[in-house]
Amino acid sequence: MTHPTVGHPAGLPDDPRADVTAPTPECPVEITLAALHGRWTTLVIRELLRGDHSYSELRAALPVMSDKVLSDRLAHLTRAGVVDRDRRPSWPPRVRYTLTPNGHRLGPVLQALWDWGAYGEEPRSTGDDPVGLRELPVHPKADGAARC
Amino acid sequence: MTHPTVGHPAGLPDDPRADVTAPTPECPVEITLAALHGRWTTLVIRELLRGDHSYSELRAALPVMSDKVLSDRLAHLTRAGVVDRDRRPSWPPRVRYTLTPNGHRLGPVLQALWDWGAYGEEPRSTGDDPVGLRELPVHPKADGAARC
DNA sequence: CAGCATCCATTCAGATACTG
DNA sequence: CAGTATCTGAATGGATGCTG
Repeated sequence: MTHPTVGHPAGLPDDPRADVTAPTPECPVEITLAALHGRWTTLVIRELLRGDHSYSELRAALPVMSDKVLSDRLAHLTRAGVVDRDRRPSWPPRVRYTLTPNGHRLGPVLQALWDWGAYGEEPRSTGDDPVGLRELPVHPKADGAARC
Repeated sequence: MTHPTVGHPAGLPDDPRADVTAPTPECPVEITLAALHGRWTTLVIRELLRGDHSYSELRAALPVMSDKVLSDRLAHLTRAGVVDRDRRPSWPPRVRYTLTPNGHRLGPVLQALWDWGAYGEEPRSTGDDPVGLRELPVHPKADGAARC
C-alpha cells in the first residue's frame, strides 16, 4: 500500500492511482474530468443524452455557442470516446452525432454533479422537504439523469 | 415544461435549469464543476477527505504543486463552501484545513468521476471480473470514495 | 449543411521572490 | 509556519469570415 490512511480500509483494492501526488492522465478522476473539460461540454452531452442530433440541431439547441467551440467540443468528445459521428456521404452532407455506450454512462456522473450543486435548495413540484435533505430523484432511466 | 423531451418523464420535477441553453452559474452542474475547477483541486479535496491538514502537510502531500496554486485552491474551495479554515492565533501560526459538510458530500461525486474513468479496466486485488463490468466498490464510508 | 481558419482578449498555472 | 506579489508563457473561448 503506497499511502496507508483512513482512505484505504483493509481488504479493498489499493489502486496506486488513488495516491498520486500530481494530476496524471492515468488517474480515473482526471480521465473523466478531461472528458468533461471545457465550457459548454456538459450541455452538449445533455443534448445528446436526449437523443442523437445533427450539427445544426445542436447549434439550434445551444444558440449562443459559436461554431468553433461546438466543433471543438464534438471533436474532443469524439476523441474521448463519448460521442460517435455518423457521416452520410450525400448532398447536402448529413452528419448525426450520437453518444457511445461510454457516453451514456456519463448520465450518472452528471446526475452526481447535479445532486451536489442542487443540494439543500427549496423543493419545487415534487413537494416540500422542510429538512432540506431533498435530492433530485434519480431517474429510472439513466439518461434522464443528465440535465445541464 | 420548458422543453418536453425524453429527458422529462411525466411526474418528475421539471427544473428550468435542466434546459438552459448556455452555461449559467445557477445550474447545479455548473456549480459543482465550478467548485472542482482548476488543476490540483480534486487532489486537494482527496487529501482533506482523508482528514484535516495543515498548509505544510498539504504541501508535503502534493510536493509538485506550487505555493501559489495551493493557496489559490484553498481560497477558492473556502469561497465555494467546501473547505473550512481554522486560524489559531499563535506563534508559529497554526492553520488547519478541514472539509465542511458540503465538502464531505463531494466524496460520492469524486467516486462517480472515478467510476467512469476506471470503467472496463482489469481488476486488481479484489478478484477477477472477466466481463469487464467491474466498478470500484463503493466504500461504506462516503469519505473513502474519493481518491484522486 | 457542416464545418475549419484566423485573430484577439482573457484566464491560468508555474516559477521566483518576498512577508506577517 | 503560512502564506502573498509579480511575471510570463500557454491554453481557452468568442467573433468573424470562408469552404467542401
